[in-house]
Amino acid sequence: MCVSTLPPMTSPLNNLPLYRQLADLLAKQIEEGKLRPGQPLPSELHLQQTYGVARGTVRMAMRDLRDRGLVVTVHARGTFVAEQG
Amino acid sequence: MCVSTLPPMTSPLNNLPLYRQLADLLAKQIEEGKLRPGQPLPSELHLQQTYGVARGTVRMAMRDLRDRGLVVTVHARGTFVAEQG
Amino acid sequence: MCVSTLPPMTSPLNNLPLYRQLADLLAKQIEEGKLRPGQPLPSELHLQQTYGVARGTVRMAMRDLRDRGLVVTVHARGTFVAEQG
Amino acid sequence: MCVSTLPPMTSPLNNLPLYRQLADLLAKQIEEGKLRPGQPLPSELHLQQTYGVARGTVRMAMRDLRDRGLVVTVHARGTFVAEQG
DNA sequence: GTGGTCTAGACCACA
DNA sequence: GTGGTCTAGACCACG
Repeated sequence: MCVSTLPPMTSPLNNLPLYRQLADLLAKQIEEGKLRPGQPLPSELHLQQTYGVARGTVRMAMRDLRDRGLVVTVHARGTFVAEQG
Repeated sequence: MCVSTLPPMTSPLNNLPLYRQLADLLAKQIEEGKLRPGQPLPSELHLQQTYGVARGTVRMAMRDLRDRGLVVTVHARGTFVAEQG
Repeated sequence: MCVSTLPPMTSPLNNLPLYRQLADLLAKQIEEGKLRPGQPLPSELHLQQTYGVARGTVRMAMRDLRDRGLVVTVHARGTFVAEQG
Repeated sequence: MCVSTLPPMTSPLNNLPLYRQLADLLAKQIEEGKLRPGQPLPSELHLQQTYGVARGTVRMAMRDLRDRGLVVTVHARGTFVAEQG
């Protein structure tokens, strides 16, 4: 309901779409090692609730991360940090 | 194709731009209480079709009303009559 | 976590599987006219929460009702009481 | 509203999602030369109405075609058959 | 109980 | 008047 629980954006470069902001936030966690290869990301439902966005927005972020090669998605299992991350 | 199907205006103010005529028309409905605080305005598409104007015209009218403080727009939800109407 | 919160069943038929109990309960509501032809059933999520059952249970109950010809399911729209109910 | 104006599927292999069926249909037209390089595809709105699907479905089909390298999309202009098609 | 597909329809950015 | 983003919430396939 709130537009975002995403960290306040202080940079002027943040006119990015919400899904991109979410993707970047998760990408950062992967690159920093907070999410490690093989480890599952939070579920789509969890991400929706955590960040207060719609599921479609979460899915767009996931697709973004897949396109960057950072994660792999397994149907009915979850989305995981890519091994060669 | 965007010739005004706006209700005939008998006032001499018709030299105003279309978007302004539309904004004034909606403002009048708000001020008269036909559209009440918290209530959604008709969608952009509906306004286009009802008044036979182009989408940009509707958007300019909405911007006008926002600037006057008469309505608030919520992304992906709609435009609503402001509470302090 | 899926222990039945279904309304207390006083009948001896409680040895039936949960999904069957739920299907019977909904079938009864249809036959009694509490749910009328063309009317949507509660959503899968609502039924899960209302009766404290898992999603698969709800889906099995829906399948059961479809097999009995009591409801029709329309993709992405919902499940509705069949017209010849 | 009808599920599809897509040609009746006689093959048993057609358990494909709707967006994929639409993408394949357009891909076929491109490969057969009915849509030529540089030429615009029908607009998303037109495709929605022609095939009776939701916009999201059309957009998924467009993404599919972009991923296959068959089309390129230009914001606010349209989607065009790729030149090296 | 996850991700996958689909509907319906809103406003936005751009030309 | 196009494509882009976003909401909300439905049912489906799979494990």
